[in-house]
Amino acid sequence: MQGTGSDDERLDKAFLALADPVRRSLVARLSRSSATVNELAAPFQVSKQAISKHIQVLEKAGLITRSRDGQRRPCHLAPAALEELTSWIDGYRLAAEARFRALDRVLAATKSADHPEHE
Amino acid sequence: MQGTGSDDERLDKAFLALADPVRRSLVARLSRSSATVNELAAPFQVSKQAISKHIQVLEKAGLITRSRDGQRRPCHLAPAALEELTSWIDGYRLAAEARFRALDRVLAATKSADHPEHE
DNA sequence: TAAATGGTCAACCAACTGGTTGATAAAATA
DNA sequence: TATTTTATCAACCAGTTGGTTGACCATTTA
Repeated sequence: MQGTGSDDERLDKAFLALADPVRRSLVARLSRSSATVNELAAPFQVSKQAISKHIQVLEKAGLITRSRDGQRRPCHLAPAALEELTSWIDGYRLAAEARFRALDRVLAATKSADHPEHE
Repeated sequence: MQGTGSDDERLDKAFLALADPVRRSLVARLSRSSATVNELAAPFQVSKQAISKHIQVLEKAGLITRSRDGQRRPCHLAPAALEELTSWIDGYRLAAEARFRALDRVLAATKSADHPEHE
């Protein structure tokens, strides 16, 4: 349900893409509206080439798509790719939380056996 | 509500920690139960030292915690840290999706003005 | 056509990553 | 005490990352 490469490769690229404050800022900006490279580069101190590289990292990770508008190459956020990441994380987070809740219940049961509250 | 460092630094470390298939496997394994370094290293071909390094990356990212049990140092998943990541992603994902839905409504309205279905 | 604008390519560099091996610390066990 | 088990530290290496500058392509505009 996505571009080329194994699941692992896509997750590698996507998580790596988000492991940089500049690229996270680009994602945040693009969540408000699509934008060109120049527009995206404006708020940053680094060169336009550096932003162009960041954009390529995001694109290869599938987190953004690009279109053509004359000489401009607008960038658009790809929410489905973000959703893949939260799904991956949540699968394991929810499993761990369920396990901890089960442990809490056992501890509570043990404690109420030591110090019964009724009976 | 978390260890040292700015939000950016913590997100950097956490996303970078997940941008590696070995470390994601460790997270998956730890979502089932806590485990020691030896237990975590067993399924992999790489050296125990390499796994120890991966564990340190996860720990510095706040994704796992460690305890003492004699000479063992069991690792435990930290679901709250995972939740921080999904929250970050979902904030921007949901904003973008809402924007796209709004655009869809506009397009639908335009189309029904061109080709009115009733009246 | 000439010039300006939007964006990328290529080469280079310092810093970091993930892996290795060997030595070592620290706790359990003989 | 001597040995084994668990885990980490230190040094090193090849490959990658994020940044730079300068040249270049492609499109719009004068």
